[in-house]
Amino acid sequence: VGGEVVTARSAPRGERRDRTDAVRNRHKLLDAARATYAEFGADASLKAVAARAGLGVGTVYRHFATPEALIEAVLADHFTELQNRAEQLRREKAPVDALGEWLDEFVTHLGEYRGLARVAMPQMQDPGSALFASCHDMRAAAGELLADAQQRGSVRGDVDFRTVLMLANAVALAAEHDPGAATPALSVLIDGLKSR
Amino acid sequence: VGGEVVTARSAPRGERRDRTDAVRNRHKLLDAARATYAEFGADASLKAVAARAGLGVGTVYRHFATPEALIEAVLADHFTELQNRAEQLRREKAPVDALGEWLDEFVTHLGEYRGLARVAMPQMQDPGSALFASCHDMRAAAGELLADAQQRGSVRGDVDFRTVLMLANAVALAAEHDPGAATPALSVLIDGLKSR
DNA sequence: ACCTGAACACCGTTCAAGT
DNA sequence: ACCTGAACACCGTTCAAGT
Repeated sequence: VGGEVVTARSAPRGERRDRTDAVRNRHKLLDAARATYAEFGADASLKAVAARAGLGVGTVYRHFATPEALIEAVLADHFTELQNRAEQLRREKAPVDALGEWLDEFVTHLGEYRGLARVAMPQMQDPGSALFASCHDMRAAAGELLADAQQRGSVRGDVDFRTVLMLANAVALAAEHDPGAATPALSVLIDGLKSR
Repeated sequence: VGGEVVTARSAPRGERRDRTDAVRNRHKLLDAARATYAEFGADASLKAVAARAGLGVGTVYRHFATPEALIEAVLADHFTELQNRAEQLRREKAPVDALGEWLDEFVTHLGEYRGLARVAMPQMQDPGSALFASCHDMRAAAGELLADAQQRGSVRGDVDFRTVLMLANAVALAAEHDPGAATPALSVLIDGLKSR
């Protein structure tokens, strides 16, 4: 990263222009991605995103080497927001209620674009993926909600957050084909977490 | 169907040969499909199935107009077996245990081929699909396990079988990326179903 | 240094020609 | 009547040429 700074400092006009263009294009691409996902679903082609952004396909591939990388970049904002929500809910509500409410919002976020839950799931479960790394802080923050509830004895101690998140992810995916199913499914999930 | 019988009866040698060849090919294709799914996953192309069967692509499309139709045909046997298992478990076990055991087996069946749960899910949830119709009897038989448990008061009365099956489907899908997660997830699911 | 888009390799599907 | 496979339309990705 240090090298880049030096390059920018000592660069001639044209090169500098390129760098700010590149930054601008990155934003253009993210906006275009959101619009394209909204219209065609999260499995839209990078070609479609390029067309929407008014840029060449090559430019998309330069900034986001794979469709997954673009998904990850778009989801980063959502993960930050969900992390904040977890911290906020921890202050405001009793642990079990906070966890239940957070899971509900998590499912809602994964439902923003058609196909998003489907596309995100494999990466969400793969510790080696960029997306997995990208949601680390969110996972940690929400994981504390579970830990709190378990310490209080209101949630059974033999489940880990990985399982909980995976089930929520699965509910989001099922809700994609049947939106009305999310609420009853989450109700069963949260009841299953509670101690007896 | 009556017309077909007449055709077969009054048909010349060549035509009859064609009909028995067609039946033979259908079986060849189903065998090839199972082998191809086992090797490449349930989202294998019809081209790959044709190659494995030693038949032209067109023949596959003649027998199974879409990839979904082929999946449906392959799953039909599984659905029959799962229906029988539901009836058997109903005789042998207490309602909640029977339901739990059946869900476990359902998840196992959907895990037979990589990608099977993913491919089957949308159709499983679409009442208009051929696959949905094809698993009607299975759904009815397993639905009685739930009804029994609810009548006994051991399972909460406010969930319908659609939600239960959807969750099991979701667990199967999640298990695809993380096989070890199926058991703890099912444990949470079944606990969530129980009355308190 | 960055961007473009034609070119490439590949996919699923169709349908004219053959048996 | 059924089967074949070349032909078609389309996809995601790369990379030589341009600015």
